[in-house]
Amino acid sequence: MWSNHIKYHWPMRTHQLVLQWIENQLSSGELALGGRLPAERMLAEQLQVSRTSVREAIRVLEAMGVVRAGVGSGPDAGTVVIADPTAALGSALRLHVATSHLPVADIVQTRVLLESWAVARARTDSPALAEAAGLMEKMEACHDTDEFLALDVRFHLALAEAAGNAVVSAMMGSLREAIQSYAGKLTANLPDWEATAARLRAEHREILAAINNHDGGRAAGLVAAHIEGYYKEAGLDPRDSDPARQ
Amino acid sequence: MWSNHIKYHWPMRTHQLVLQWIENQLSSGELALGGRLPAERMLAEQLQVSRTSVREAIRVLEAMGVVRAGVGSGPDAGTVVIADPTAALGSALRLHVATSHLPVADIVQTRVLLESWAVARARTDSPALAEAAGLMEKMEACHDTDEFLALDVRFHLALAEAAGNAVVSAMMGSLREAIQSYAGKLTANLPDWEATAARLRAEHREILAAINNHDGGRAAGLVAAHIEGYYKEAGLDPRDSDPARQ
DNA sequence: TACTTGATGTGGTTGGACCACATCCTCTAG
DNA sequence: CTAGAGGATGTGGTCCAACCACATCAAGTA
Repeated sequence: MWSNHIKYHWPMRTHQLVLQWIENQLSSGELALGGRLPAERMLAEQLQVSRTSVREAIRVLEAMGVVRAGVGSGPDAGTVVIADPTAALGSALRLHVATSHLPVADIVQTRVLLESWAVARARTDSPALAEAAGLMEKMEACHDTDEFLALDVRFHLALAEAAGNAVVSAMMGSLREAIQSYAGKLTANLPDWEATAARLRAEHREILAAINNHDGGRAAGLVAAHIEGYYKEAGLDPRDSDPARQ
Repeated sequence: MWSNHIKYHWPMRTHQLVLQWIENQLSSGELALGGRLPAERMLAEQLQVSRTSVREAIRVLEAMGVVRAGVGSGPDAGTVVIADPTAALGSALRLHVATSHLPVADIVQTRVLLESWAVARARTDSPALAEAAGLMEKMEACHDTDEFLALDVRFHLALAEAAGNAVVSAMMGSLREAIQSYAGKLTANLPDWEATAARLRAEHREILAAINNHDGGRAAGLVAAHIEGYYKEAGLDPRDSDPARQ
């Protein structure tokens, strides 16, 4: 019933007023993707608030992946509306993992849930699926660990996108980002990387084959085993919230 | 491989430096839940930055549901660490729905996915499940539409929590928040509210019965039908991003 | 014509000032 | 000795006036 961006009974903080104004502009369509906000000084004068408050609001929107601020002049300058839900969700999840309020095990479990669903619903004619196939090809010939892992991230994101649900895709990406450092550290625990990589490649082939075979149920099971197997082999310890901290 | 909060090659903005410092404090445990950040002026001097930059960082953390800022003196004053992942995810989703980048239909579909999974995994001895049962009892006797809807929100959140996955719970809550206004407007479209309410009550009973019967698969199917049925009856139109805007 | 050079406009950062508020401490009146 | 009034202190909230770095564009110059 309540909403954290609207305080009904006590005075709204100034930057929240700016936030609400911008959100209204977005909702009404007067501010669309790719559009530019008025300059900070102009917006401040227009709304009769200080530039400080405008900047605080913009900072929040930037953290939410809604705008991007660029200095100088020209096309890349000014504050423009973008759409990067993954950034917002990822940062938020990562911070809450840092406070030990969101267990890494729950994140992995959620990733399994979302990705299983996604591959079960993947459309075989999806461009994202074609991209996944291409990435898999690259991984066949790739023997550099870091590059392999980077390709692996993009492969799984492409799989998630193949279902055509933007929310699921964004959440998958954010989960990945939130445990990025964790997964990286886990890789160092693997006893034999080459053997693991070979297994991963084989499993990727099986997953794609199941999808192209229109066997969504089998694909989902394979993906779940693929992810859980990796974390299990690397020795996931849910109690440690962030092994990669400095 | 990239991360939006770490810019490797060009100078980091000052508020991001502050953000990183605070995140490190959180990760290392020096700053825990319920703990208080140094006063803005102190932190500014300590990190050798302006108070403005400190404030921008705190504003971001506040939007992420990581801290809460309170004026005055005493226990409620100062900037203290909280843990409200739902707020962050909810605001982010809502904003991106406003930009028409996240279709409402995808949000509903994701909600079905998460909630089905949650009830399938619900533990019958979970306190959240007991709470859900209590809420259902209240709804049996409730004939006020707004109150009924409020209870319904809490009922479904309790169901989601019964699976014991904090990430899934947070995401469920945020999805709810993001389409709150949308769902409210849809309710007005219903031809016969009393009839709908009666159906919802019956379905709630069936869902809880299936869970307590340890029939997770049936519970999941019932929940999916329950949610999809509601939106279908109210006439979900995925193209309209936010019917409740001013 | 080609290049230099300033004008312009953007966000980024800083220091200082003042406000409202809530608590705590001290001093005073009873 | 107690109870209350009133200031001291410290918190975030807000605003202002500068200055910087940067990128583009236009005018002036060789």
